[in-house]
Amino acid sequence: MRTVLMVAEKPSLAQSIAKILSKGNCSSRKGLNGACSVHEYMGSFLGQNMYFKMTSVCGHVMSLDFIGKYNNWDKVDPAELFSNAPTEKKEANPKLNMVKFLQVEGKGCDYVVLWLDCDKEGENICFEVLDAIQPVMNKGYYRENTVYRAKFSSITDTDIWNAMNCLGEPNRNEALSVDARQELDLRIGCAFTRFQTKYFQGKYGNLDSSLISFGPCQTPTLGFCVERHDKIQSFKSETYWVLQAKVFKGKDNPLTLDWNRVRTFDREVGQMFVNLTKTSREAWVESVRKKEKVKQRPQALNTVEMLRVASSALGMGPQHTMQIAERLYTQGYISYPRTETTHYPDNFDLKGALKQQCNNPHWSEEVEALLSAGLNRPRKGTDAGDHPPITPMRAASEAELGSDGWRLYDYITRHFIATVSEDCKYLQTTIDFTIRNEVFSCSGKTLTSPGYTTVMPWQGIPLEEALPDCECGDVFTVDEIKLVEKQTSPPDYLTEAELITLMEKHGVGTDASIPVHINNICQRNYVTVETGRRLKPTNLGVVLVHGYYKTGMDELMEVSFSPLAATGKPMSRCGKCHRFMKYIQAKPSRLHCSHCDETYSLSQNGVIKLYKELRCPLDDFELLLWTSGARGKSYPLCPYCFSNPPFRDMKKGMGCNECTHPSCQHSLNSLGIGQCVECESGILVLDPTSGPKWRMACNKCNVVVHFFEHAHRVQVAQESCEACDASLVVVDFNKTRSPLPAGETQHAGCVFCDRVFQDLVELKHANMRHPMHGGGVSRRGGRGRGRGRRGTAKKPKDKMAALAAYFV
DNA sequence: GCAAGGTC
Repeated sequence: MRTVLMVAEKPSLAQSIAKILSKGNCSSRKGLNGACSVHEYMGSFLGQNMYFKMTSVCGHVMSLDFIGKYNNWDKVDPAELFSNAPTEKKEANPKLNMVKFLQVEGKGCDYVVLWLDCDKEGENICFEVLDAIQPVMNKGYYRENTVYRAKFSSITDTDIWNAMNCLGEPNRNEALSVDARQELDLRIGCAFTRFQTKYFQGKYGNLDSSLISFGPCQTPTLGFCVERHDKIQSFKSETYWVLQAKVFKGKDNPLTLDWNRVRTFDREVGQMFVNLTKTSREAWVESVRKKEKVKQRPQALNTVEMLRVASSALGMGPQHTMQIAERLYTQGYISYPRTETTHYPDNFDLKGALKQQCNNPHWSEEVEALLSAGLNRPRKGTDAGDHPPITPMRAASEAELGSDGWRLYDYITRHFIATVSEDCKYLQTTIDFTIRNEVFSCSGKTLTSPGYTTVMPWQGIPLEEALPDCECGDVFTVDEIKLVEKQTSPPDYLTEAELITLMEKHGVGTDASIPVHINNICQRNYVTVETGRRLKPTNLGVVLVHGYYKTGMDELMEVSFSPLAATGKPMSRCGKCHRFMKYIQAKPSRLHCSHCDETYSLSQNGVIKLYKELRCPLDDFELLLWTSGARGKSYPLCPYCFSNPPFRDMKKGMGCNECTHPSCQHSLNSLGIGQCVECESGILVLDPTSGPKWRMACNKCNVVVHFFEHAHRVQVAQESCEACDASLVVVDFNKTRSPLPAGETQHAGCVFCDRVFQDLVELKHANMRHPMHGGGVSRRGGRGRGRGRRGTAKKPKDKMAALAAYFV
C-alpha cells in the first residue's frame, strides 16, 4: 500500500487537519523530536486506498547565516557582509532535529501533500520540507507527480476538504522571494549593526548600549517613536480664545454652551463676538435634535487587538502578553493566541463556548441573559485563513491563573461575550441656541440600551446630567458670556497601543513579530516605557534616527532649514491655480506656490506688498507693489513676468515700469512720461501710488522727481508734447488748494515744457539731460531719443493689433 | 554580540 506524507506548519494544525480528514479516526504518536506528532489513518488518494501520515514542522526548518569565519567582528569588515560574504542555510532550531525527523517520517513515502500556511513564508517552508524528504521518498512512476500543495483559507471541514480535493503545486517564485528577503534582512541587519556598534563604541565612552542594532523592522519602529518626539520638541504653543456662554431657564441650574465657531486665534475677533452677544440677555432655542446612535459590539479578537488592549488597559507589554497567552493556550484556557482572523468560522460553537462561562460570578448574569434571550450574531470580520479568533476554551478562576494570567483571561472572555451581545444604543440630543446671531449648542447622551457595555463596562456611555426639556422657539436667559483664554498643547509620547497600530498600518513586522520589535528597541535602550506605557526615545534613539535622516541631503538641510511650504505668509494669488502663494521674506525673498510647487523670484532690498488685488492681464497673477522705502520709489510687478519676460524687448527682473505691454494700465507704455533727466536709457514713469506727494521715478536709475504736491489726481495722457515729445500729464487739484492760475482745478501739459507747471515740478537735478532744459550730456537732436517712451512709433490706435504685434 | 520570519 502506498503512503501519503502530509506536512503542516505547526503541530496544532496537523492535529486539526488530521481530525477533519480522518473524520476523527486517526491514531497519534509523538515524533522523535518530542515536539511534533504524527497522526495516521487510512483514506483515499488519487482514487486508491492509501496510508496517510499527517505531521508538521515548527515554522521554518532552516535559517540563513553567514559561514562561520564571518562571525568574527574584529577580523571582518562589515562592508563585506553587505556584498560578498557567503551565506549558508543552517537548521533553524538544532534541538528539534527537524531534518532528521522529516527524513525518518518521509522515508518510503510515495506522495507528499504540503499543508503549510498559505502565505509566502509557508510557500518557502514547502521547499525546505521538500529539500529534506525528497531524497528519501520513493521515486514515482515515470513522470508521475508526487508533490502536492493544499490551498486552504480556514480550518473548517468544508475548506479543508475542498483543499484536499483541489490540490495544486507549490509556487517556487514565492518561495524564492522569501529567500531574497532573508538574505537582504541578514546582510543589511548584520552589516549595519556591526558597523554602528563598532563605530560608536570606538568614539564615545559613555554610550549606554553595548549593541547598537539596525534592522528593516526595528529601525522604522524606533522611527515612529522619534517622529513623535520631534513633534513634541518642535511644538509651539498658540493662544486661542473660546466664547463661553451660560444660560438658564426658570430655576434650573445654568447650562454651559459650546460656541459653534469652536475657537479663534485672534483675541480681538473673540472680543468682538463677546461685545456682540453681550448686547442680548436672551438665548433662543433654534432647534432640538434627537438622534439614536449605536456603539457597535467588537469584532472577534485577534492578536494585534489583544496586544493593544493588554497594553493600554491592562498595562501589559506585548512580549509579556504573548508569554501569558501562550501559557493560557497550552493549559487549555484559551484558543490559539496567534491569529489575524476576526471572523468566527461558520461551524464555531458560540453557544457551547458561552455555556462554559455561566458559572463565573464575574459575568454569569450577562451570560445567563444571553443564553435565555438568544445570542446576537457576531459582526462580520476578516478571515485571514490562519486560526479562529482568540476565545476562552474553558472556565477558570482567578486563583488558578495567577494575577496577569487572570487579567488577560478576564479580558479575552469579556471580549468574547461582547461579540455575541447586542450593540450599545443611546440617544444623542443636541440643542442649538442663538444669542444675537451667534450660534451655540449643547449636547448630551442618554443610554437607551447598554448592550455589550455591561460586560465591557470601560466602554460604557458615562452618565451625564440630563439636558433641560425644551423646544424650538423657547427663550433662555443669558447668565454670562465670557472669553476664555486657552493654549494649544503638544501631543504626548506614543503609547505602545498607538505604535502597534502604526506598525500594522505600515506593514512593519507581522502579528507574531510586532512584540519582538518593540521589545528590541526597549532592550537596546533606544526607548523607555513611561507611565501609561508611553514610549519615550532615549538620547541614543533620537540621535540614531536623526543620523539616518541626515544621510539624505534633503533631510540634512531640513534640520536647519524649513521647507518652503512650511514658512512664509500668504501674499498673493497664483495665476495658474488661483491659490495664495506664500511670501518668503528671508533673502533671496521669493514667492512659493505650494500647490503648483513653483518658486518665483522677486525684486530684492525693498518691501513687497499686495497691489490692490490687481492682476497681470497676461497671466492672471496678482500684482505686487515693490517699494524701496518710505519716500523712495515704488512700482508694481508681476511675479510671473518678473522671471518670464513676456515680450522680446524685456529682460528677466523687470517690473511693470519697464513692461512694454501696449495697453495694460500698469505698463511703461501707459505710465511713462519722458526720458530720464540723468541716465541714458531710463524713462521717468509716473508712480500711481505716490499721491498726494506725487512723483515719477526713473525705471533704470535712482532718479525720483517730485511734482504736483497735494494734487487730487495725476494721469498720463495719450497726447505728447509738441516740443519734446514727452507725454502730457493731466493734473486735478482741489478747488481750495489749487495752485493753478485763475482758480482753475485742472490743467494738461508737458511736465518739462509747460509754463504753468514750471513751479510745480522739482527738476533740481544738476545733470539735467532733458532736451528742453539743457546742461546735460546730450541735447535735443542727439542720439536717438525721440518720445519719452521706448520705441518710436506713434501711439497705437488699435490696441488689439498692437497686442498681437507684441506677443512673443 | 548581528536581522526577520516561522513556532514551542
